[in-house]
Amino acid sequence: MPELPEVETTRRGLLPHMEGIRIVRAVVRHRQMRQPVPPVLPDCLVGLTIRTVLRRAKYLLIDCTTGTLIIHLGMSGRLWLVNGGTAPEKHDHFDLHLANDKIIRLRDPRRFGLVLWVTDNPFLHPLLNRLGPEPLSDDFNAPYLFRQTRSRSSAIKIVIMDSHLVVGVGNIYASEALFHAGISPRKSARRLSLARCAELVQSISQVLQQAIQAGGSSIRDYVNSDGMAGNFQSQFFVYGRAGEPCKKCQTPIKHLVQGQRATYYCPICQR
DNA sequence: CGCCAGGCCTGCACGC
DNA sequence: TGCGTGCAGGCCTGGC
Repeated sequence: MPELPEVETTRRGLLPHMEGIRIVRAVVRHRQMRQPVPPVLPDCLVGLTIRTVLRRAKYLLIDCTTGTLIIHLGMSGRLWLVNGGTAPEKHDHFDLHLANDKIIRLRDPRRFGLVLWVTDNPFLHPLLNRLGPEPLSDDFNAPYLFRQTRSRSSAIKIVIMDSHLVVGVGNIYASEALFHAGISPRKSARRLSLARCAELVQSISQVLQQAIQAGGSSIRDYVNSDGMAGNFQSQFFVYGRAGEPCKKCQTPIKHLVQGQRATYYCPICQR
């Protein structure tokens, strides 16, 4: 499911239903995730008040009075709001019951997701403390990308998906951003000029912001916090469009595999 | 049946 | 030697 726009859409949708609300009950139905759900959960959550919900990379940080619940949605996770009393289904592994009679429910068939509880600064957690800058922040800029790519001989598509360089650029938006920047996904990262780094930074930022505005992309099962699908998939220029005409030049879109992931690009518009 | 899927960590091999 | 980099594998289920 989720890349940064989908996680951010989820966060924004959930926030008004969670901010300042007390947790009255929490349920763990399946502990085997990317890491085991820690034994202190769910009991440590009962009675806590949610201060706010933050996002770092694709991690959701539910900031509570005595600690932070960290949730990652992996490949197939979704977190959404259901009314109290709604029965859980097969892959509904985790519930937060709130004092407003809402349930925040995590469903994740593949269980590549994550539920953690930390009582100190969540940004210092080993999974978070070595992450690169947020792609929508000023810290992700052309000089930074230029500097960081000088020693990287691998393909630029692989490099922008490295969360230690920049977070939140997943497989869909990597292809889309490279298309809009006119850069071949196969181009060696170290061979990008500063000017092209600037174009790429701009494209990444723009495509992510547009996807957030459209409520994320739904290509299999993503839904937002209200259970509604996103719309951005209709604005894809290359992702999933192998063989279809390029929306700019009509040349058939090509498909290749990089780092065991599918890449889509236009062989004419991207060099 | 085999293959594919929106993520991301780990461990190994390699070269400077 | 030690570090960064590059790459394969693994975690799971479901749909085609």
